[in-house]
Amino acid sequence: MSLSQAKVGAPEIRPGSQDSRDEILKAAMHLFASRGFHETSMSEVAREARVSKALIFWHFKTKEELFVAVLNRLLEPYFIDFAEEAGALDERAQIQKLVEFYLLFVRDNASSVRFFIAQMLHDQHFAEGLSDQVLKLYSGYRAMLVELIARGQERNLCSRRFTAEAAAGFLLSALNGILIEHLFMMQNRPLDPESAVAMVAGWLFGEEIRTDNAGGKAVA
Amino acid sequence: MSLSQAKVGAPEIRPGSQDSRDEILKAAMHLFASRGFHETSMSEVAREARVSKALIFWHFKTKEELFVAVLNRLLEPYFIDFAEEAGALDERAQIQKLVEFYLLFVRDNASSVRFFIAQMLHDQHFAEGLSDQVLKLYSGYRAMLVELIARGQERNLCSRRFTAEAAAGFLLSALNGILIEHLFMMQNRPLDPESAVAMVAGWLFGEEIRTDNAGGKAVA
DNA sequence: ATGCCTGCTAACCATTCGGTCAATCGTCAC
DNA sequence: GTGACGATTGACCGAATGGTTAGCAGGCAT
Repeated sequence: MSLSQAKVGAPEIRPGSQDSRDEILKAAMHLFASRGFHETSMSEVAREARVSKALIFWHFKTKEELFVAVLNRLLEPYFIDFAEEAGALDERAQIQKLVEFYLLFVRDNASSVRFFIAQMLHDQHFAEGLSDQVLKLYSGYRAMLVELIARGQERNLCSRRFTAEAAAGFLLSALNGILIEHLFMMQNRPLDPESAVAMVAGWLFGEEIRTDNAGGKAVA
Repeated sequence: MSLSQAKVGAPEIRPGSQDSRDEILKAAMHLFASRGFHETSMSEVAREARVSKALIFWHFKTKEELFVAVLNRLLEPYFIDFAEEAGALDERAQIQKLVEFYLLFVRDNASSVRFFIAQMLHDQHFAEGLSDQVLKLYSGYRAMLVELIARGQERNLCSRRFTAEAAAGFLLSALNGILIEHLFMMQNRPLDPESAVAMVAGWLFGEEIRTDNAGGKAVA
């Protein structure tokens, strides 16, 4: 991106191999994510990275290898630990934090989330390895939810209408639904986590939420 | 192609232009939906349809035109009227029917639904026209939900914890979440609408559902 | 100096792509 | 018959693609 010279501010005295490799990755990341694999040519990547096409093939054997490298790079921010950060809270607050975390992450990484979902829906096998990584992440999040809800139910903090597994499954579905709705509507509405968390709380904890009288701020 | 004569089983007395056009569309439908636009070449379509490549360009001016024709064809089954079919039922039963309808449709048209979602996530603009059609369909369904819930709330059949709009939005998100989970897990689980409908009912109508004692059939 | 290895490039290659075109075949009208 | 016309084809085209190769600049050890 950034027309004209990108790094005029950061004087690149010595070329360095890692440097060029990184710029290739950045360019490829941008192009693959915004256009897709087949719609992006190596020449375009070379042009955007301001290197020769041959250099790309010197760093990465094939286009697929570059693609996989890009995928791994895009996946990095997904691996922050969403545990630990809320130890002293009770289950209810922890669940709300977890839900809020999910929504905030989606909001802040919308473009890469969109890219991954589109890619996984498109290429069923999809380099296989990546799909596994994503799935592992997903089921990890689910497991945390299940356990929190189960503990919450033991302490009578959560509704017991469903098993913890069923409740977590439904909750996760709702989150995913909010996610894709956000991906489609993107420019229209900004996805505010507050109302979604309120919905979830109302459902899971059986709370009463007034939306039709004074106090304003309807939950829509 | 096709060794020996191709259609010995179905006697094709006169070739007919509509016939070849249809086979081209069928072949393109299959290839576009399973591989995608850029990954499908006109030669492949020609081979699968057992016609010459030039004939495709006689029927359709460009590859894009063929693609749009395929999209419209794939979209046809989406336009059955999901109104009318449940007139005498009360709001609660109608909502359940509507939810069930959504889930059954998704289950039976999973591959084309997957294709549309992937396509719309991938090509932001996406031929513009199609996106509009899909959006109209979607908001039509949403409007029906909102009105049903509102009427249900008036008659005290539905929980009033949320506004009808908020409830419908959240419900729709849950359905969409179930949808994409189904698209990803596809081969693993078969998406049974029963349990999903039960979850929705529990949430929307405030029902108690026993899952942890006698009566069997856990809702998971 | 002389190799030598890393980083890098211009030019090239084979293949495939979307698309065109002149020519054919079959059928109906006259 | 013969022309007209819709349907159909093989052969072809320029552009673009993923990938290769020969070679060059320059630091660094001998």
